[in-house]
Formats: sequence, structure tokens, C-alpha cells
Amino acid sequence: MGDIELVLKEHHIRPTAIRLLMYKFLSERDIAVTLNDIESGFDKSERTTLYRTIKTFEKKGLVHQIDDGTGIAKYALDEKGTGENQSQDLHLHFHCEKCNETICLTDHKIPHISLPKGFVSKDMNLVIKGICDKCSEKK
Amino acid sequence: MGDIELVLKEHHIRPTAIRLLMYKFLSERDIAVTLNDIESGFDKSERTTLYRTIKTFEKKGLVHQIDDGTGIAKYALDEKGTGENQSQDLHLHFHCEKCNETICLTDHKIPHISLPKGFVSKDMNLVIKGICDKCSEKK
DNA sequence: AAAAACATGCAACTTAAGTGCATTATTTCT
DNA sequence: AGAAATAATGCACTTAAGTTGCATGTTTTT
Ligand SMILES: [Mn+2]
Ligand SMILES: [Mn+2]
Ligand SMILES: [Zn+2]
Ligand SMILES: [Zn+2]
Repeated sequence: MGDIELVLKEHHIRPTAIRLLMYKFLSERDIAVTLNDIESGFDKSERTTLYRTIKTFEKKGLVHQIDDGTGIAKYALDEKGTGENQSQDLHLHFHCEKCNETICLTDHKIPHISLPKGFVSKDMNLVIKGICDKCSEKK
Repeated sequence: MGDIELVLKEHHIRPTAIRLLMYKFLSERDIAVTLNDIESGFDKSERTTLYRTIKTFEKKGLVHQIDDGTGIAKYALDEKGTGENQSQDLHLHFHCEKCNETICLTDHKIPHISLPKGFVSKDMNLVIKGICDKCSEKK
């Protein structure tokens, strides 16, 4: 049984052909991808199926959705959090205004913020926009 | 000459009827509003005109757009920054999962974040999701 | 093997956002 | 003031992401 197949099963996702392919696709890139990116990454592609597949991944905690301010949802594999650590999704995201790529800075956690009385924090999203390393060295 | 008229002129926005009304509308609420909110706030309303009006306000620095993760753009008046202080847009936003309202926490600035080598920060967006003061006291 | 549960494909719908263009209002120029 | 230029408004239409319904195909369970 393949490696990916195991990962899916661990997350209670049935390892169908498309799911294996999508996982492979995601694991091969280090930037967050849109549904369109995924769609154009496959020869055989059915928008809806890909959509439902990524949503399944998300629900089962394999992937997190990223809202980088472009108005288009992006997705990236969760870190190999073997299970329960949900604090992993509190890392920040960087969106490059030049190449339009969005990347997870997984070891840059969002600092603690104190809120006014009465406000209860459940989740946070921090996106930094600017120029990424690749684009800034290109000069 | 009215108060609002002056504010608009200071921002080089011609004070037409609709613009005066929209400014008044925005200044009367302390939460960020969607274009739909604005539209339903007027008897006479032309989506496109309201859309272009809010975009004009945004371009001229009267209003800032807020991306709270709902996928729908919201807008709020800038603080009475009498001119150049653009650091004002680095406050954080709170989105209540219960009442769905989004509010500017204008005096909660986004803390400084150090980035990996090569990354240049130009802008930031921090949204905290949870339960707002009104909803949490309502119990 | 039959029944139940789940995945896939295709079409259609929803909604926010944005554009083109004709009309109307305001400002500027002579 | 009147004409010309510029800007605002209204209406129709387009775009694109996201989402759902339903029929068909596949896998799992009993
Ligand atoms: Mn991430
Ligand atoms: Mn704000
Ligand atoms: Zn870049
Ligand atoms: Zn609330």
C-alpha cells in the first residue's frame, strides 16, 4: 500500500484515484494553490469533483484554506501534524504582490493579541503582503 | 456648507447627493458594511453608483476595505486621520461568527512580525474571528 | 449477491464584482 | 451667459468563483 494511500486512510478519507493524484499534486508544491491551479494541473479534470475533493481534504484536516486577500480561496497541505494539534493553523501567510504566490510560513506563529473586554477569540488569520524571497532576489 | 461636504472636499471628492448620503450612512455605524448593506440602507439605490461611490471613497483615502474572510468585501470609514498617516490601516479587525459583524479595532495595532530573509513586508491584514462583546454578554 | 453508502460527472444556479455605454449633471472656458 | 469639456449616474450586461441537484458509477458492508 502506497505512502499516500496510508495518509489518506489515517484521515478517514477513502483513497480513490483522484484523491491520490490530488494529494500528490499538493505535496509537490510549497505554495498554496487555487482550485484553478489544481484543475489545470490535471489532464482529466472535473471541476466539481476536484472542488469536492479539496473540501473533503479540508474537512478531514488534511488541508487548510487560505484567504490571502485576493478574493480567491487557496489551499495547502497541513503540516504533518500527526493528529490533534490544531494550533498548527495559527501560522501566518505571506502573499507576494509581484508573483502573486502565497506561502505558508508554518513556523511563524501569530503572536498573542489582547482583545477588549467581551471579545472571545476562536481563530485568527494574518496575511502579510509584500515581495517574496524569490522576487526580491531577482531584483 | 455642511460638515460632510467639507470632509469630502478635503479629500478631493465632489460632494454629490449620493456621496453625502453615503458618507452619512457610513459615519452612523460603527461596524464595517457590505455593498449590500449600503444598498438596502437607501430608498433610492443604484448598485453600480453605490459601488463606484464606495470605490471612489476608497481611492481617495476616506474608507478602507476589509477582508474578513467571509469572501464579501466590507468597508469602513478611516479614522479621522487628518491626512497622511497611513499607518492607521494597520489596526486589526474582529469578525463575530455569531452576528456576522465585523468591527475595526482601531487602537489595536498589528504587532511587528519578523520575516525570513528576502521577504519584504508592504502591508498586513489581521482578522480575529470569534464572539463579539455584544454577542458574548447576550449569553 | 443484494443493499447501502459513497464518489463522480455534468448541468445548472447563485452571487459579488466589474465593465460599456448612453444619459444627465456639473464645472470650466470663452 | 452659453458652449465645450469633464465627471457622475443609471441600466444592461458580463465574468468568475463557488456551490448544489441529480443521475450514474463504484466501493463497502451485510
Ligand atoms: Mn498555511
Ligand atoms: Mn478597519
Ligand atoms: Zn513573489
Ligand atoms: Zn457578534
